[in-house]
Amino acid sequence: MNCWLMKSEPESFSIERLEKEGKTFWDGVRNYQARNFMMNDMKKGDKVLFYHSNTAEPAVVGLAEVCTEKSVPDHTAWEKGGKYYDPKSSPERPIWFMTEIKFVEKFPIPVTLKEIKAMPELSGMKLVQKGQRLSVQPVTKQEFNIILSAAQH
DNA sequence: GCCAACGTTGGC
DNA sequence: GCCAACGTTGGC
Repeated sequence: MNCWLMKSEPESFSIERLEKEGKTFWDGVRNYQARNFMMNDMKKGDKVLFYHSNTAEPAVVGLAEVCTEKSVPDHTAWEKGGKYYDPKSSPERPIWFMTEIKFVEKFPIPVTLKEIKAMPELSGMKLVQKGQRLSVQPVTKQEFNIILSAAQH
């Protein structure tokens, strides 16, 4: 079982919305590295730290879980005029893939980026590496557990 | 809103 | 294949 961190701008898709809807396909990823993680490495049952980015208080705000065995083509790439349209992708030869995740829990108290940066044992997280912008990134088991316990003060 | 860091595109 | 220009991400 692997652990991941997925970023979302709360304006565009928040943990509250995931809680309400229960599940969501992680569409709109247009970065090859992030896609490859979803396509090759994410497995059903993997744990996902749900992170709010580009907001007043960036933070890990909850927990989700991968609920598809396999990634599926991201059809939003075929929607002409859509936000995620990519003319290079087609139903015959899809380029972009997505997994589905389901809501597990919303942390009563989010673990803020500030706190994460303050913890030496989390200094290896990709999230805090300078210039790291991956929206889907692997997290070690240890990092995952530290975040979880930090959320349960 | 600013801007550093990064990925992608396209001319050569 | 190089690299400048451009667009995007995301913290602040």
